[in-house]
Amino acid sequence: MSESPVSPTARPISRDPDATRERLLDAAQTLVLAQGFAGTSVDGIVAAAGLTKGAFFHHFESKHGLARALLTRYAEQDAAHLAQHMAHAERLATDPAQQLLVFVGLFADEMAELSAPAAGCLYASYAAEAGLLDADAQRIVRKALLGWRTRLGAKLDQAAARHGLPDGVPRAGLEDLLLTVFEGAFILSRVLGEPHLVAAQLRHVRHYLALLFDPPLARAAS
Amino acid sequence: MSESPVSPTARPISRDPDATRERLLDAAQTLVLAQGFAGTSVDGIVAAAGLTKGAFFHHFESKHGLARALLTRYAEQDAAHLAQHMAHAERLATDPAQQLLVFVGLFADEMAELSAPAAGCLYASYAAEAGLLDADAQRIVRKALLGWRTRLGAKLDQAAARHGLPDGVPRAGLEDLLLTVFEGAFILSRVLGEPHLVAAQLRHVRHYLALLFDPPLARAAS
Amino acid sequence: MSESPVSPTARPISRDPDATRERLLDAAQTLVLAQGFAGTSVDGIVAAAGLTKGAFFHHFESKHGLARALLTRYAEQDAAHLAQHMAHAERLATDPAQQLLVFVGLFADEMAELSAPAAGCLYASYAAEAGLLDADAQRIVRKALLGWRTRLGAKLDQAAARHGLPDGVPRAGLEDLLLTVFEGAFILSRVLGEPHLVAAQLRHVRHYLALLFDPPLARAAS
Amino acid sequence: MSESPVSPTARPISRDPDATRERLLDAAQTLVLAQGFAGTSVDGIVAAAGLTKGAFFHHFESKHGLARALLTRYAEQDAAHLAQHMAHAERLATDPAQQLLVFVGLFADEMAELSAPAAGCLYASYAAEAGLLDADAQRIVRKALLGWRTRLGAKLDQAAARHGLPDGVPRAGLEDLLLTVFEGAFILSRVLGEPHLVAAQLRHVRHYLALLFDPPLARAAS
DNA sequence: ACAAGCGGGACTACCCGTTGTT
DNA sequence: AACAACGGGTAGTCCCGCTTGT
Repeated sequence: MSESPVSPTARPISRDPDATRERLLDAAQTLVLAQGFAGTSVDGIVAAAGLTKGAFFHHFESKHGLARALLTRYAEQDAAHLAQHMAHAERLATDPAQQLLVFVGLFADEMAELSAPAAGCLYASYAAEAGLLDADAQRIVRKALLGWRTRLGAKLDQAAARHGLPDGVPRAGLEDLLLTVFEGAFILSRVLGEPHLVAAQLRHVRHYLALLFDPPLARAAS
Repeated sequence: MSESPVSPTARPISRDPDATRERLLDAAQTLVLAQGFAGTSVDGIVAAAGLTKGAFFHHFESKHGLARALLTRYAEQDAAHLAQHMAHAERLATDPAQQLLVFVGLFADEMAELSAPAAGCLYASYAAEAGLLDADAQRIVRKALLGWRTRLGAKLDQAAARHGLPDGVPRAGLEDLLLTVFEGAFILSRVLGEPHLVAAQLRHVRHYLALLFDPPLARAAS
Repeated sequence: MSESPVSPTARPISRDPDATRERLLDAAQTLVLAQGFAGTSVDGIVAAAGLTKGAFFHHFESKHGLARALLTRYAEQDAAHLAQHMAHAERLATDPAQQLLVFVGLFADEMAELSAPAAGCLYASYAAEAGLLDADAQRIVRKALLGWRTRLGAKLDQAAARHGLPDGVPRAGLEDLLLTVFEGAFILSRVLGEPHLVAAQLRHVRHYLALLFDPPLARAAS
Repeated sequence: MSESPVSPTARPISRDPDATRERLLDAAQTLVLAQGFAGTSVDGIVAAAGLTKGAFFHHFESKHGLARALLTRYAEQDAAHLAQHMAHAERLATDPAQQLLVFVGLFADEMAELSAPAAGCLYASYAAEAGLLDADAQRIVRKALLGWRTRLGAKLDQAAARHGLPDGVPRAGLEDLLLTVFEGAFILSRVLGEPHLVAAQLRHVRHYLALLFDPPLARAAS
């Protein structure tokens, strides 16, 4: 206390707290997708965002708080993305089975346009370090995955009600298949450096659904 | 750490270097699958293995060296696992398409017996922190994934040569589907806490293959 | 800190600057007595006072400034307390020696009513971290202690002039004894959790003074 | 992980862990007595000890662990100090009351030789920041204070059994008076910069005891 | 082969103080 | 007068890996 510290040369600061927060989240997301959560330092995040640690800990109570905010934002964007494609599919087709095929196709087309492997999925990042994060984070991711299951399950039920499912088709778990393939394909795509791998895998999902609901459909749809 | 230092003449517990190395790898694998690589400390690994850092750095030149050894061992075990199930399938069936279905079924049955979600896959752990690890690690994982592609690709070619594939079936990427679903299903299974999810997803893969090679096959096989 | 930012139009709660300053000092005093000066953060003070740092640095130029203000206010209150009890004693008795005994007795009675150990004394807090604080703080505390010495020394001189002191009685330092016992008893009282310890020790001081000035007095006074 | 950190230039290190630990404790004690616990940084301690933080956290699990070790060592030395003076007094005198006077006198003589104010007492440092430290620390200090009470209480009982106490003498709390005055006098001594203040206050304690047990004794003893 | 003391650096979290705004 | 965003630095903690010793 007896030594008086030199007064810091506080420069003028951006006066848009929401934008600052978003910049921090953007920087964090890029780094976490590339290096994982534990592998990403707060210093790295603030450097990428062009800010300081003071700003970081003003906006997030801790690094875990950032993780929760990151997952929350990602889950919201993801749910909106899902809803958007689903709404689009429901405009393009009337039959539930057809809507499903269009829905998957929209994702496949989106992935087909990538020229580099996608950055990855935060849900997978979470899963890879689940033992490190708290129960709140788990809840956020779990709720997001269940959102896919619910939405697709409802559509599958509609389709099955209209078309029936052939005997012996395992209905159970079918609503999880798209997300499963998405997550797995992201991993293969990144490791192998093949940006089109995701689209190719999604097309198999679509083809499978086509075969299930109406074998002749499959040929026409591809 | 030692506020009450233990007796300085503590003798090493084991004098079997290979066993010590394996214990370290086992402890490391458990922790890395749960927390990721960056989230796992050398201190934590040696504590879990009941050893000290001296032992760790005697067996591995660095934490990177451990990562390479871990991935190498995992890839070897995985390749052996694949080869074992494939050999089993080739004994149980003669037709290549049937062999494929049996092969996938063996994995599904294996996964169906789990009473807790699988610990995860080191390939996914790698992918989640790829930006942190070196090129050697990437090579090991890439080679492992290509091993699946090659092995399944060959079998798919045999099956297609025998049965043909219907027009419009996207042959491309079909050899990656099993691994894709495996990786994705591990993620969903862990996040949702549903141990049987993996088996359910693999059964869809099997069903898809059955539909592709011979629609009537599908009904009998399920 | 604000993951869900509150409405930006939050109005200041109070517009009474003196009251705000007192609230800050009150909060600071409580915390400093419990945790020391270095152990008390500005953030903690403003949180306890229900204010923000902006308010703090409006009223105090720095944390050092707060320390000076805190000690100054405490010393003033303490001097007033001393003067009040001395005036009271001088009304209750006419003989200087009797006045001294009453004076100490008033403090003892005050301390006897505590049901929990006293919060402590800022002079002791200062002494415990003297190496951290600046010369101004030292001057404030020193002046406060010398105030006790001067006031009691004068009264002791009056009493000695009237009654004499027996041979061999060490007059030196006698004026410091009350404050010494006060400070020491606060410490023991807090550590041992015995609220009545302070009063018991002060009664010994009073008894000692009684024995010094007139041994027969002692029996009557207790 | 991809950037390999430069190998640290580890210099040869002292291979006497106990001596290292003592050096850390010595440095810490000096600093804590001067600046308090919260005001003393680990960096400051290791700098004063000529070591690094790696060494610090090898020997102490945390800064709180250091505090416990510091208080424990201090309490042990203090108890030994007490026992030594008591044994000395018991050799020099046979009457319990006389032993008490000698005992206090030995401490007073010790304090009289100081040419600068004593560094202070860790018990007082603890009390000044009690709200910051854990229950273990409180137990250590409490036990130390109770040791004084027990030891002096026993001797006072012996003396009272031999000599009796005059009517109206408050026996309660008498065993705490010496420690009380010690603690309080340290504080005054430091703030006022008067090294002999402690001895002067202790002599009053001795005189008080002499008056209590035998008024004529007091004149002879001084 | 393994244990342990220790160096030096990086991490998260928090500090105090300043600025612009209301 | 009081608030919130933010800068820059330091706090305690833990990290990896080197070295010496057994």
